[in-house]
Amino acid sequence: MRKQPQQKRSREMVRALVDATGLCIQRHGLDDTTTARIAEQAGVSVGSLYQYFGDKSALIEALMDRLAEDIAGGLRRLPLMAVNDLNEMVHRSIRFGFSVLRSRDGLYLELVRNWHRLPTHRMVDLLQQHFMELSRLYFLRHYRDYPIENLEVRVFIVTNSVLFTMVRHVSQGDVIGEEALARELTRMVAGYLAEPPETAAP
Amino acid sequence: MRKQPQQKRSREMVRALVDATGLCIQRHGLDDTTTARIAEQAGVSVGSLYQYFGDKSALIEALMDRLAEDIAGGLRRLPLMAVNDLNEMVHRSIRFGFSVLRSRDGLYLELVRNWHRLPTHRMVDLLQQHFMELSRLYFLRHYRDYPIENLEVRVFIVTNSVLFTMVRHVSQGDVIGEEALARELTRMVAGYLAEPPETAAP
DNA sequence: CGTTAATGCGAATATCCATTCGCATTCAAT
DNA sequence: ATTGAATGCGAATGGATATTCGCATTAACG
Repeated sequence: MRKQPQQKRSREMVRALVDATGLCIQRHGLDDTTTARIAEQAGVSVGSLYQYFGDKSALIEALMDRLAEDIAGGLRRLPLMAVNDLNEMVHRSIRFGFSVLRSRDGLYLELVRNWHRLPTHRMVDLLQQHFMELSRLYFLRHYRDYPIENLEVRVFIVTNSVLFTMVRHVSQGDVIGEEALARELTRMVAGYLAEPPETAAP
Repeated sequence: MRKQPQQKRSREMVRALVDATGLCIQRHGLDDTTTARIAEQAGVSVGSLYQYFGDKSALIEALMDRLAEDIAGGLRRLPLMAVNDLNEMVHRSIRFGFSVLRSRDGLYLELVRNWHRLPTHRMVDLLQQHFMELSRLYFLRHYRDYPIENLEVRVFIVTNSVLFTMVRHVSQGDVIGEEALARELTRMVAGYLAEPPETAAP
């Protein structure tokens, strides 16, 4: 941020600008989200925008940061540790994922469609991190006997598989139905996570 | 295509332009692939480009079409039907996928990084279709006894999972190692595909 | 050859947007 | 109320790039 807003008026403007960025992206798509439009939507002028954000991408990063915190919060709020059945735990996580993706009137969908030219990596990495942590705890508690060996790899695969299958599903006509998809995804993931480390023939 | 090339000279030019488009994307990235650069690379002028391609995106679509045919061809050339072990079959497919992604000096990587603003859907759908067809044949031949119920859903999940896990892996530093990733992906996919339709408790 | 249609050229044009800058307005402290 | 700092403005600027158009060159055919 180029300058710290000191007065109440300007703090509100910064807030309004980030809000407006989200709104514009959601309503007009990332391509048509211009500085002019953002400013107009926020009810301020373009010039003011540049008082507090070095450039347009700084604005978008601010938006992404806010969203990332949102997701992390929601994830933490799910009481997943208490769920004994692995299948059920995975299923709940996946359903949470779908609900996030559909929230905010398509904002997430538009962001996801444009993941590569956004600081999405930050967000994906963050999610991955959270899932990693969560999995570690979960397996420590529920699978004391044979702790999964290559949890890192497995969580990497599972997170990406689920994320992008969901994305593909949502960003095109859902020919399959969310219910079935969630169920089958859960079966694949839970089945894989529960597999013993190596299948070395005796 | 705006006009059909009638003379040999112009047919070669069209070819050269598509080649040049691929080269530019691969060398300079999609963002810096300008009509000027493409024309220069092809050794023709910008004006000539517009003789045969309505606009820049038409050129890129032509490139994508060519690549799609390439992949389809390679896929057909793999003798997967003969492989009895499901695990092995999946593993070979995945390794083929990696090899495609790495081929053409990073062209595919650049395209993949920018999938959303390209007619990539065409390509992904095509791939999915091919895998669907392939799976149907494979399971018909090898699993006569209980044919997989919801093959559509499973193939959808599996294709997307594998594709995008590979993409994520390749488009960032591979902290994991391709070998391990291919092995684990295979385990997840083969395990899931071989699962019986429903796990209704007796 | 000579004529016509096809092809090729690339400087000039058109468009779109991020970013700036000089001036106007509002705030806060005295 | 006065004043200096903070904030706000938005027309003007600049840069990038897709696309066009009038003229030059080349192929095809008699």
